[in-house]
Amino acid sequence: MGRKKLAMRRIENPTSRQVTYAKRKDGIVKKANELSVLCDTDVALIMFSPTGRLTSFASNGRVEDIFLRFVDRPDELRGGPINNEEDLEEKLDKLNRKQRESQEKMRYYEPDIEKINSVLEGGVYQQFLTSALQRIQLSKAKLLGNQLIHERNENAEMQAATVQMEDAVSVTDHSIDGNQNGMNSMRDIEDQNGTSLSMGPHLSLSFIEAQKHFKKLQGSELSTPSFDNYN
Amino acid sequence: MGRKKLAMRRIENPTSRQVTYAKRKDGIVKKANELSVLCDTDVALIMFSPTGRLTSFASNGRVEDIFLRFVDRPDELRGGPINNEEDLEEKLDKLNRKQRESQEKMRYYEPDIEKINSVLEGGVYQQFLTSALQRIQLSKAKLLGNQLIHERNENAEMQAATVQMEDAVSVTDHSIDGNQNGMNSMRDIEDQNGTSLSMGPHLSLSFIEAQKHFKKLQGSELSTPSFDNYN
DNA sequence: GTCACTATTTATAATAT
DNA sequence: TATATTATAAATAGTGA
Repeated sequence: MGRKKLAMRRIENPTSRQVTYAKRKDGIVKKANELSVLCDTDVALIMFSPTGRLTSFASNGRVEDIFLRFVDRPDELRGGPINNEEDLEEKLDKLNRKQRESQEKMRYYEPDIEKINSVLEGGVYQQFLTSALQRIQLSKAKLLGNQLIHERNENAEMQAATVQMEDAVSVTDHSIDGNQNGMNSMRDIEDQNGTSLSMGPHLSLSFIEAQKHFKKLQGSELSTPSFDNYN
Repeated sequence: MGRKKLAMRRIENPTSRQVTYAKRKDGIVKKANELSVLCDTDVALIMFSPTGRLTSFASNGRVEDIFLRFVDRPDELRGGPINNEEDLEEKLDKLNRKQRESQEKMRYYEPDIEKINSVLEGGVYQQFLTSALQRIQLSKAKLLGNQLIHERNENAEMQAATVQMEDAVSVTDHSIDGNQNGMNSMRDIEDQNGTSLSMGPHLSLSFIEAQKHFKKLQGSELSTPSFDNYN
């Protein structure tokens, strides 16, 4: 649109390029917002100007949340209760399959070393990741039904235990005063490419039953997770 | 655009909503691609349909990379050599300030526990994060000039040491055969909200000088990091 | 549900200020 | 160089097969 049809290639004139960026940036942010409002969906957008300036948009205000949702959302463990062992085993099978697929997706991911160019970037990202890891472990613990045996506190949310992510499957509960979370150590496994993989444990009945502390497993419900990738 | 002007609110009819989503999804992906091509920039887009289907786009093919770039890109440590101690101290000051700001940005981030609803999601994300952490630590080590004292190996890339992220600032080198990386343990600090913060160490001359193994510090160059946030 | 059509609205390239 | 205007291209809401 505009007086002339623009060829779909890099605009060589730096000024024009910046001007076009500015206009189209506004346009796409508007589009993203409209999409999220009209269709009531999560949308996240990250872009950098030709001069490196960052612009971001997230329908719910947090790119991080949507990125997290991007990583994977299998849904298999949501919903109603699990009735019997067959049900559970089937669900776990499905989860494990999904996990392998997702692993495939992530396995070869390697933050481009050339793009992590400052100590600060490393520090900030690490902070984010570490925090996220904690929450995830908390979530895992909750999912596996790791409730404090004694519900002495009403605000139980932040007091669930953490799950050890060691190869050896073990779970420790930490009853914690106030708002503290336990943080566990991690160890990594090397694959043939020197890429570290640290998956949660393979899910199996025996694993779950090993968790003596767990009182009940939360429910399961099927869904059809799939995705488009325009790359 | 269209026969009527659409009110900017959620489309209540589920079918219309889905149809509109489908059309606009294509539109915005096209826009994102055009923006990245015309202006030669990084663009990432994540969205979910009303039924939960994921669509993503990244100009360079990896949302992860662009997300990483989103987290922070201070640039202060890039570029040319540092000439003297004053220079360095000034740079570190700037970095530390930036780090606090970024911390502010990340501090309150808490992956919505309601949105981490499966063990799988936790596992996959954890895998991603752990891998990323490793790379970041590697990058940090490289940045701080942590080269192997004896360059016995040519493929030094994957053999840099890791940086301990403990409160007590300490650095350990791990000379490693083949492709292995050392993985260090982590410990977290609790803030008043129970949110875990695990920053890299505060940067200071004394810290840096404490790193006996480091041979030289890499350069610094100013930039004007800033960003728009449409939220 | 999915495709094509097209009347309209919207975005924007070039231009003017 | 930044902002406003306008002619034109592009996106899409409603429609029908």
